[in-house]
Amino acid sequence: MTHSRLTDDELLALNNQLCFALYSASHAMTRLYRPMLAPLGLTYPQYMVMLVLWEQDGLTVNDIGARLYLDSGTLTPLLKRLQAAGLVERERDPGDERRVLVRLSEAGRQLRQQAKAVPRQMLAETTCPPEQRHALLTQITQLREQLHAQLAAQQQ
Amino acid sequence: MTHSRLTDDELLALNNQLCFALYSASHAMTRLYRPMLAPLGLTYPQYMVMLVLWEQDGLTVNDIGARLYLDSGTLTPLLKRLQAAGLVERERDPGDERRVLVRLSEAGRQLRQQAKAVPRQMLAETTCPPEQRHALLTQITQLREQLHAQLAAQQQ
DNA sequence: GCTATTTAGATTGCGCACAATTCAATTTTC
DNA sequence: GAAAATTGAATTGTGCGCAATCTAAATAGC
Repeated sequence: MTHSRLTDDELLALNNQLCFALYSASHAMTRLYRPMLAPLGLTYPQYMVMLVLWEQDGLTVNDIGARLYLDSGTLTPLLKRLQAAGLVERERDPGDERRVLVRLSEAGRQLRQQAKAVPRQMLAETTCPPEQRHALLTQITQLREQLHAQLAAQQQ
Repeated sequence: MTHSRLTDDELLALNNQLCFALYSASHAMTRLYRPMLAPLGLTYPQYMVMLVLWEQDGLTVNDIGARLYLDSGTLTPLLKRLQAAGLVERERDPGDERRVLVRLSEAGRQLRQQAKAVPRQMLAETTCPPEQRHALLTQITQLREQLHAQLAAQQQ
């Protein structure tokens, strides 16, 4: 394997593609989370929304979407399921009736205590050393920002 | 930001989580692919299946699933859509009637010529230097293998 | 103040993911 | 060689993602 220029044929190989690496690693991650989140009654995307609300409560649907890069078509039904599970409450902003404020219920706030164990449990399951893990986190985050910049440029 | 031990509270922050970095980067990638694949009439998962078949034709559903880490519940309807689009043919293996062999149609084979331009176009859109891109590919692939090993260990 | 535009969510429709189940074909075991 | 176990796809049901459209509310322009 080399760093040098690859031919178009080589670039077409699945395992030379960064996108497939991200795709397959991301799905493997959520599969590993599944049994850990099941006791909390959460799917991985629902867990992400809870993470956002635990960091800052009382956000609008748009606010949550901005942090997770998701739109209302995804979030509205997901939030309704979280509401049905008794973890969040949703109500129109009295000051601007177009907005819907999403707030943690008492049960939603309390779930945080259980959830706090999850990330460390994940760390224990992946033997990745802390520095490498941190470097990877930084690089992938940087790549994501690049991709979003490119996507934003495409819109205009 | 430090490499040292983080508290449980810090670990719970969205942007300290490798999983969210992978998740959001992966989705950003497929969004960037979307307008490139639309002229080929493919979604990103369909493109992945075509990549597999362009590497090796005449695989079973399971073979494709093993390469992409997907199961028949995902692949069967996806393959039916590729068949409806005239890109693949599906037929039972005469030697073992439980298996379904998936083969490229002539149109499916020819689509490869158009698809060959896609990876390089992607490279052009992300300004990531080749060595860094390759290092990232290697590390993420390694992480994926680790996660799959962990998942396999959980099964037994 | 009245229309025109913009904005925030919700809805609809389609395409993945994946667990769980079903069914048929094959292989194993005795 | 017949019953039991295994294997490979397909099916069913639930939950994302996201484009496109719709509705209602807020704001801008005149």
